[in-house]
Amino acid sequence: MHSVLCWFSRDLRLADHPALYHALHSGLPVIPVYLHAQHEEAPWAPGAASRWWLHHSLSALMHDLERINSRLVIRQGDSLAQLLSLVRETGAVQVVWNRRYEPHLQQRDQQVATALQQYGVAVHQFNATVWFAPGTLCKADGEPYRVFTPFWKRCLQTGLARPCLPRPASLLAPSHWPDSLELAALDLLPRQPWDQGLKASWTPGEAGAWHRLHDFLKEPVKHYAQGRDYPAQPGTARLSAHLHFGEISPGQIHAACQPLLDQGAAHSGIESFIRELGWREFAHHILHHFPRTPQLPLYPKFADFPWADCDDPALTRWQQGQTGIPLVDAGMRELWHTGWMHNRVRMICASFLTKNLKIHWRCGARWFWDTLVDADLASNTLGWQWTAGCGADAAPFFRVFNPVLQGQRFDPKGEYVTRFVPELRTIPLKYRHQPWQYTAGSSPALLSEPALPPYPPPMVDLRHSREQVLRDWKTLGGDT
DNA sequence: TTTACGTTACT
DNA sequence: GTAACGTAA
Repeated sequence: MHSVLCWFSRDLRLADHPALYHALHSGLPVIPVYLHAQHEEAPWAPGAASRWWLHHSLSALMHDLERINSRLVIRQGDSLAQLLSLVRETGAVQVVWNRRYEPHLQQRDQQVATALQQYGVAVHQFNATVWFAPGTLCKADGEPYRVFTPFWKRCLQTGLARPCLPRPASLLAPSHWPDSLELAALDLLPRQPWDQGLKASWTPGEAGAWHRLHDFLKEPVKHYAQGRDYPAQPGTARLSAHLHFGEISPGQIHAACQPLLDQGAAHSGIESFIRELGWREFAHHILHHFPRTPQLPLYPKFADFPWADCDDPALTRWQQGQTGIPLVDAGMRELWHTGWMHNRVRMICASFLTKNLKIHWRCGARWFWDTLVDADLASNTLGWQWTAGCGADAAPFFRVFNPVLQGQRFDPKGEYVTRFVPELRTIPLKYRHQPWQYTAGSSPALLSEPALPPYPPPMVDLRHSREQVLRDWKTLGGDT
């Protein structure tokens, strides 16, 4: 019997899902499919934290599909081989999916589409992930934007409002369901129970995404322009992982914000918030036009910068949150325990690794890739190159964040650092972001409570390492 | 989406 | 002594 395969990947939702909507309106039975093909995603297959999220998001999707008279068929192996096999098993005449924009997956999808069409199956691909399909916005001279602000102006001019497709009330089921793996067979969950902190922090899935968004729009959005800078506060939406897995779309978020946008200046926080989604958009745009940036600097002159490699033992101390710099350690421990880090703290931790420790930004990007629940190739690459100074950044200066000043400014009560670095509780507030100033001249017994491990001294001198890297920077050539 | 330093003004 | 500001990097 004829049917349509709807291939899910990073669009794990039912509402505003163009491929599913298309399948539904074909009038044919719809077979939702998830294909697990980690080897095709290499070298950027999901890390451990991402796999945890993926498991729970798939679980939520399966549940949601069951409520509309459907199922999720799970398979593992080469995507094309699995799709062809499913086509033969089900008599499907169409395969539909929403595009992924990672360069190596776009290639794969193109090959899959071509092979399916040669086999006589119709293929339809859609955009469900970003406002503008990467590659569609260019400067007047035809070159891609490399600076965020003009790119974002162009996006705003072109328009962000999108009609959101409805959630299907029910799907037409096939007369026979093809075999499916159990979700557990994908082996996405950790074997060691290190996911307590993740469980306590997140609710993967479409419902969880909307819950987050509504909580955010109730109050924090009003103060977002400033509130987003204070990592101790719930000032951000924390939607990054939900967006990465496609549990909610930028268009849906924009539509949910429309009433606030219409109110204008009273809710200026909303514009800053939408602008942050613009950075996500920009990241996809940059990755599309510069597909080698996960590995190479956007501006080639940085290829020779004397960064240390990932075998540097200092990398381990940074990963473990044992650098002796409170704000950096708090961030790295927040990442390890919750699978997420506040964006300002990401910039500070990344600056510390690439500037003060002079370790290659790729080592940091890889660690974030393995530990973030929101690990996204486009956003992660852009963020790391931006902080390392070799990527898309309009600032005409070499930026070195000072984690002491940043702490005093954005965590003035030390709430964030003591939350994740409890050893600092006994340090007076005045020294909480620079405990080495306090310990100097005082007895070691005052350093920490007996029950807590000792807090290490700073692994580098902030001032000296800053001056050193600024000297290195000066030796780089002038243009791009 | 920054920092550090010099100048100035004021205590 | 130090806060506030302008400016270079």
